[in-house]
Amino acid sequence: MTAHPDARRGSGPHSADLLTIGQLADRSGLAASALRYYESLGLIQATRTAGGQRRYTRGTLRRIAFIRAAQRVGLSLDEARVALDRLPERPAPSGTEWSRVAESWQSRIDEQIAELELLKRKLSGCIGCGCLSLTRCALYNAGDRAGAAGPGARYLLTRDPAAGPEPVSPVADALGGPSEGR
Amino acid sequence: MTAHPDARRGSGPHSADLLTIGQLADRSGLAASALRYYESLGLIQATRTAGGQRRYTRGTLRRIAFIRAAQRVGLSLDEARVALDRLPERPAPSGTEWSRVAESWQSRIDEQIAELELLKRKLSGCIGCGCLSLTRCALYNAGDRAGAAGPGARYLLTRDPAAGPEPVSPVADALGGPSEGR
DNA sequence: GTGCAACTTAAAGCCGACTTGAGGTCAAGC
DNA sequence: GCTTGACCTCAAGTCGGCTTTAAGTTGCAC
Repeated sequence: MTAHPDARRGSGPHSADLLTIGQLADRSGLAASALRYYESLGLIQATRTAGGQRRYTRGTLRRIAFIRAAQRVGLSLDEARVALDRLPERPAPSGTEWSRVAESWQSRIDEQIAELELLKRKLSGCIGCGCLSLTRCALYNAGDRAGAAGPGARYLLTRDPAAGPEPVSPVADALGGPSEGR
Repeated sequence: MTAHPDARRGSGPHSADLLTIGQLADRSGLAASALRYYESLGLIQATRTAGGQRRYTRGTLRRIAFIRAAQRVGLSLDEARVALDRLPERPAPSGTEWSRVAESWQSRIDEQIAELELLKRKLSGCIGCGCLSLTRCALYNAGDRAGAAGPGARYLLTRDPAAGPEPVSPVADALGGPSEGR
């Protein structure tokens, strides 16, 4: 990135409706290197010019938006790829299909929110009051097994052991992944 | 890690109120290696036996709970260290002191929740409806920054800082229809 | 006093998501 | 046809947060 603001590649040279990697970078907000990386992971594809340069269809922007949203929801790029693979690419995903995915993400977001709210309660109940009782404090006794879950936050405080249905596998399986494992 | 459940080191041998690294590991849920790593970062300390083995006071558990909560809130270990350094260690932090910190975290948590809720709305408004309109879709045009904070949330949709008049419309045009090129 | 689990250190490895660098090629505007 | 910026590949580096490995030492029960 870091192109001069007025060097709008987006409207510049190059052919009609195929985007160069630089244009795609500008428009998606990702670095060109990231786009190549995504391609190496099979997240996006490009056709090539005779000279070997990448050209992207505009639909790629949609895929990228999807990927970024997936990350935002807490999926890894690999999980995002799996989710993308389940969407028809050729006939362009229908609203229903997007909806199905979006819906599973909703619940994932809800989980995250719930977890944060739990943490909030714990904080005011434990740290907040200064007790941090070793025998009773939820912060200690959360029973946290803390799998390496999200990218950013590796170990969770975890939810209450009594809080019902176990850790719940990631959205991946809400997306229908039969495989799973991880 | 993963000691047999009944080999409770926690109640085993060793001296009265100092914990060995194994005991601390069991009780905190962290691996011993992680505890050594934390020590190397200055997050926790230990006294040593004549033979050089670490012994921890129980207060260390509190520090660890603090650290884990900090991570959960989205702080790095380094930030956690800074926060810890601001708390008196010798006279044991008072409730007020914990509260002050906890309070700042509350708002941080609130921010994260707000962000997630925003994402949720965006998802149902954009992906959910299947539009993903490039000119209008909030997923593309979102202006939220918030840094790589959340547990699961590393990269946000969007980048685009202040930038003001936002001349660089992210992904404009194209794709007005689901059909799109090709 | 011996046996053995639990401990010690330093250095290296790993994962995810990229970025950076080196060395070279393409394509478009003049 | 030349220049120049955008592009190419492949390998290696980065960062945070740990874990693993190797080789050696401690400490407690018996």
